[in-house]
Amino acid sequence: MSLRERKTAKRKDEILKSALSLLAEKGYHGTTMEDIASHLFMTKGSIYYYFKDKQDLVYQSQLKIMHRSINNINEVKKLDLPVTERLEKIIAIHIEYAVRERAGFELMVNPNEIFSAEQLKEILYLRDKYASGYDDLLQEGVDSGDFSVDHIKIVRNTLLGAMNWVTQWFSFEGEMNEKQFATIVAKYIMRIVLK
Amino acid sequence: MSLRERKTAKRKDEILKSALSLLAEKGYHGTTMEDIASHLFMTKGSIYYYFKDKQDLVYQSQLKIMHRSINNINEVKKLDLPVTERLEKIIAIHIEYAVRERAGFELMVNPNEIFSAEQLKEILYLRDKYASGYDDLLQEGVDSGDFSVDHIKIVRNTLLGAMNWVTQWFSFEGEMNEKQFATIVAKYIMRIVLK
Amino acid sequence: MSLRERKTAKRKDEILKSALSLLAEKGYHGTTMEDIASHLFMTKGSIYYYFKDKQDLVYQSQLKIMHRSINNINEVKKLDLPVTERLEKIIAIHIEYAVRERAGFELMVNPNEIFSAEQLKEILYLRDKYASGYDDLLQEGVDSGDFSVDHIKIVRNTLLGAMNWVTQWFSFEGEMNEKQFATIVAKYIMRIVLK
Amino acid sequence: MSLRERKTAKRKDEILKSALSLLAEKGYHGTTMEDIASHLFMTKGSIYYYFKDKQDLVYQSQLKIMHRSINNINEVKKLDLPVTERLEKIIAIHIEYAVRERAGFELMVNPNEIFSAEQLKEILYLRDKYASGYDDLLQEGVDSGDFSVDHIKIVRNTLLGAMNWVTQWFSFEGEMNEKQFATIVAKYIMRIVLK
DNA sequence: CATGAATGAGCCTTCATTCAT
DNA sequence: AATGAATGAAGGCTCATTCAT
Repeated sequence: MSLRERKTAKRKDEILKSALSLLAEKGYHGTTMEDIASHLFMTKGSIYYYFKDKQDLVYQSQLKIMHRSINNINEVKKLDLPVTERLEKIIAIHIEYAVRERAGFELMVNPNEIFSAEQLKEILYLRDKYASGYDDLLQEGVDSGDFSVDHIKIVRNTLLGAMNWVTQWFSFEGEMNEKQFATIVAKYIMRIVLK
Repeated sequence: MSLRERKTAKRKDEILKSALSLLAEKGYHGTTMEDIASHLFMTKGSIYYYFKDKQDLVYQSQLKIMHRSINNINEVKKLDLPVTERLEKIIAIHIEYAVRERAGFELMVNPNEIFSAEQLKEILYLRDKYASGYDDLLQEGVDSGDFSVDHIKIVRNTLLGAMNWVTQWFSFEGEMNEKQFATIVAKYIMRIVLK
Repeated sequence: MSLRERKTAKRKDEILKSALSLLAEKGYHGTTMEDIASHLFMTKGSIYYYFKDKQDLVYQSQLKIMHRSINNINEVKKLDLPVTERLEKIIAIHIEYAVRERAGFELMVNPNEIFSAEQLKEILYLRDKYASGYDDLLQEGVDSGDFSVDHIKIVRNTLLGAMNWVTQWFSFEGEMNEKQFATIVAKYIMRIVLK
Repeated sequence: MSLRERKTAKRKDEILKSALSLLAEKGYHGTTMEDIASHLFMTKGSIYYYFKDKQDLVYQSQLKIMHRSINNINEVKKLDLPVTERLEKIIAIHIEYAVRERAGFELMVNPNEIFSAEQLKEILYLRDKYASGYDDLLQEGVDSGDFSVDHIKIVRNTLLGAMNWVTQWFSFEGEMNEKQFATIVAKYIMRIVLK
């Protein structure tokens, strides 16, 4: 990658990060291109040098977040730890990330209305991939006798709900930092699956 | 109340119900007055006969849902049942209601951006009232030795997250009806607090 | 005229009077049917029993005012007084009426945009009739040697401007009543024509 | 000021000028943003690049006209001429300007309904400043024995009425140009104050 | 006669998007 | 690469008007 290309890639990433936080805060329709641009001291027009349109920008911001999440879960799955600890770890990471980046993972309610069919397919594929990371861990825990779960998908979604929702109520004002917070919440969420 | 008045009240209620479901699905900015109207085979203009503006409509729809929720929790709290059963019951009711009405309870991300100061005050007051209904039950369970909870507020929000999120993933296609579904999810969520 | 007819006529007149004052204050586009109705504790719909539409209502309100004005000037013209006194009298009457009824005589700027061709024709005809009342007096004064006026139409319009404008600045707060006020202003305006 | 900035300023001024003429003709409510835009072969949306909203546009157009008027009167007041000539001159300038720009000076009936409190304050302040320019000249003329005026404010408003009203009836069709017209009308208006 | 309710056209405003420079 | 300027589509809201009761 040339210097120029690297510079462009870096700029793109900055935009995505900024967009992510704004999107989480105000939703798709509530976030304007102007918002995203001015947040980075750019002009609206410049954004279009990096992204085809708003849909594209939001799509890529989703991809970014999901790839990172999938990476996270894959990393953790590989660790040589009891399944209980691995699940708790990934839950804590998810929460910490959500809170720090202020990015509601799937807060983009009803992606059907936003994305093109093709984009939607990829998004749903990645969501599923991420979700099945949890499913695998849950199944493993059930098999090992550590977890008591009869409805893997229901439980997985319940876990994700409890995790994703934190962006709605976590406040930095408290005496806790994000890491401590994530650890505590993860502990409670784990109870859902533990025997 | 005269016949006319009752009819008007009913119409208002229909609009609120329709709005609620659309708002939960597409968010504040994603839901247009046109959407709400055409969903009821009305015209945009008619809505303004019943509500001052969009803000007012959304505000009242929030009030409606929150009053009903607060009623629900108060009813259940009065029941002569062990605290464990009472909490589980209210969780199940919340979920069933959320799923049936397709209304995300607090899905209005960042109400600060939507409501007036005065409206916001009332909304937050009611939110708090509903939340403290859970807090009371949690405290009671802790005192009675049934629950093991060290961070009441964190746990309460975690519960609410798991509950509210169901609107994002529950699908009627499954073989379960809403009641069965709610019962199952409530059981899992209860594990967060049980000793 | 039957009792019913007289009642209807009276109601029509009340509406016209109320409309006149609102129109003078807020202009054609600034005055809504709702304004006019609620000012009389009626509902919008009722107005349509008495008038075909807003245009008609405003048209008739203009006719009313202009007929009355033309009557006034004709009455005064007939009086057995020197032309100077007759002109001063009609000017004072115009001003007093304008101020009391809060009706800007021709404040309906650009009637072309409001009225139909036919209505416009009548309006302009009456305006002209009223104006030529002044022209006659001016000519008479010139002939009698009382007035010194070389441009009758220009002077007539200048007079009317000074008169009509009073609705913009007369305030009841002052220590004068409308009659005294009209008398004083008329005196000054008369200087425009006096030798 | 850069070229760009000058261009922008010029564009803004064009819009103001166009708006002024339309507002004088059709009033605030009767003039649409579409009107103003299409008059300049622009689109509605473009106007919003230069002005925050309609209120802002109209407010600035008023400021423009009033600042210019106040400048005019101040210039004339400084001239080394008898007070009679100075007053006649400013009246003629006012009329000529009103007619040429087709801008009714204070034709914005009831500004209270249009402007914000803050805007209103400034507008009224400037109105007053302009008016007191006339008051000063009137007082000076009284003191010098040239004018015969017992009610300065009433006379000032009467003068302004006669002047402002010209936009309602001056027609280019005549054989006179604006300058000649203004001179003649000013002469007649002067009679109001002359001894 | 009066009114509650509904409608649709029109206006103000926002915003994603484009494009010349 | 960046930006100032312009555009057009869409959304919120108002209001004249209609009509069944």
